[in-house]
Amino acid sequence: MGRQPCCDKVGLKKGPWTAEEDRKLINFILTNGQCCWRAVPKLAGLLRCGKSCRLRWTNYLRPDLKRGLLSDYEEKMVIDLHSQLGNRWSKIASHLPGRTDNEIKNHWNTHIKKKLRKMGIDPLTHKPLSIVEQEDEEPVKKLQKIQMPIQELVEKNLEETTSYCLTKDSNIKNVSRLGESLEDDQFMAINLEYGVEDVPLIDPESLELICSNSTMSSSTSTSSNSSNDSSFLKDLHFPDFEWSDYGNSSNDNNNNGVGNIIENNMMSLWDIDDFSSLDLLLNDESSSTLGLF
DNA sequence: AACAAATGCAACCGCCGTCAT
DNA sequence: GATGACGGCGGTTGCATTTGT
Repeated sequence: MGRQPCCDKVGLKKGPWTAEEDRKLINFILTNGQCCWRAVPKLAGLLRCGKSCRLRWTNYLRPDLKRGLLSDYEEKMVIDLHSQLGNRWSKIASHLPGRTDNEIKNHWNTHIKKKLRKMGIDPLTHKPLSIVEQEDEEPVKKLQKIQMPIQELVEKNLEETTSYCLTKDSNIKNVSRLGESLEDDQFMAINLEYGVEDVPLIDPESLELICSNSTMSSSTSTSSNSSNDSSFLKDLHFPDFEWSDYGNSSNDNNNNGVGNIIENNMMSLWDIDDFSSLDLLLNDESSSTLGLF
């Protein structure tokens, strides 16, 4: 005899969440905290399965979430972590406060993959595409063949984008915009030597990725639904919570992004149990900031 | 202006390890 | 120990929006 099923799957609602459902779920979590997801739908008066509630909360409603596009700094961290961890989105997300695995996964699939390909980097292996194509060759031959393409890549991207190459320090690292040549022949040998699992984690603070303002920023400056949606919660003006302006494209290029905030330890995240401010708002029916509720 | 294609993202699906029964 | 739900995860889908023709 095992546990009880999490929910009857009959009559459950699917699809996009409504503001009313969100309000019910938030109210419930505020009152009861995150406990047994199985019980949440019934107690909160929702026709959803517990799993759906958990996903909605963790991916969208949690007050400590950042909304909006990833900053350049975050994007660079994602790339670097992905080179070490692969598609372990939750692990990657754990290095980026306020970001969810789903969000990072989506961003990777829709933005970063394309950028890397444009730059001649294989997003799966983080190696130059020419290496991937010749994966079955002997390492020494690969080394001989890869140096020239990377040099060309560096020159090509010098003026317009961040360039990455393989180094002895990690799987992925920038190539200086000054176009300095690859420092030695070891970069490739090391990369071949390490598997994804073996490469030690790099301290994010030690990242030396250099990014130009053009390519990276332009692609992250597109306004989107998410930025509109983010205003849904952002507009609530939680008194104790400092909403970072990551979704504001106008700030992406002026060093007000998350990188600086993280580096300056200014990030103001809510403790998951500290909902007093949100609770106040939710219980204040007259609050004009709750128009969407 | 109308339509088609491409894009972005929230949500779902199914798998797996853990743990309650 | 066996069973089966829970919680977490990564892959995929569906649909609204944006862009191109």
